[in-house]
Amino acid sequence: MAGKVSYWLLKTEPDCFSIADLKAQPKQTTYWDGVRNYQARNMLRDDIKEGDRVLFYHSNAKPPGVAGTAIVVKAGYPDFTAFDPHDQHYDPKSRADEPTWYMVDIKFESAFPELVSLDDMKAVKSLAEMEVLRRGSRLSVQPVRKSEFETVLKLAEQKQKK
DNA sequence: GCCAACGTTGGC
DNA sequence: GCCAACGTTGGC
Repeated sequence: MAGKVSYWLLKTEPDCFSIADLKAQPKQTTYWDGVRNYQARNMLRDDIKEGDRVLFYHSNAKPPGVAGTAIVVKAGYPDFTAFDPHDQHYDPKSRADEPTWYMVDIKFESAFPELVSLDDMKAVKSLAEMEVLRRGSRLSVQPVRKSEFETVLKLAEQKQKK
């Protein structure tokens, strides 16, 4: 049964993990680990489903913006990196029998020929409500409206033509 | 590198 | 349970 597709924005620092890195993964798939924020955790655990679409956002980049898209291939499951004392994202409070943190698996879908920058998005009125455009927005997992997702794809196409 | 915004921590 | 201090995020 195919449920309703939802749309999300996932932030990553490209110096750490970029759209090119995702594309280079075995099966072009990775687990989205290291989210240590409860609001984001709730979405990873409860709301993000297989088949959902993802805007892949490069933060702390020059310039920041959406670099491509991905598809969720596995819904929320415990983030096992929290259990590993040697892992950068280790959290002793999260136990295997009662995990605090969750993650999903995503698969590469597309890399935009040209980044749809934050400035590009700010210039579009119909994107004004997007969480990522909010001043001080720090959530690394954000819900996106279908219309917003499609508008960003359209912007990517338009940039390609220019 | 600066700093505003925000989440978390910990003393009380 | 308040709130000041602190750490982190992320655009600029």
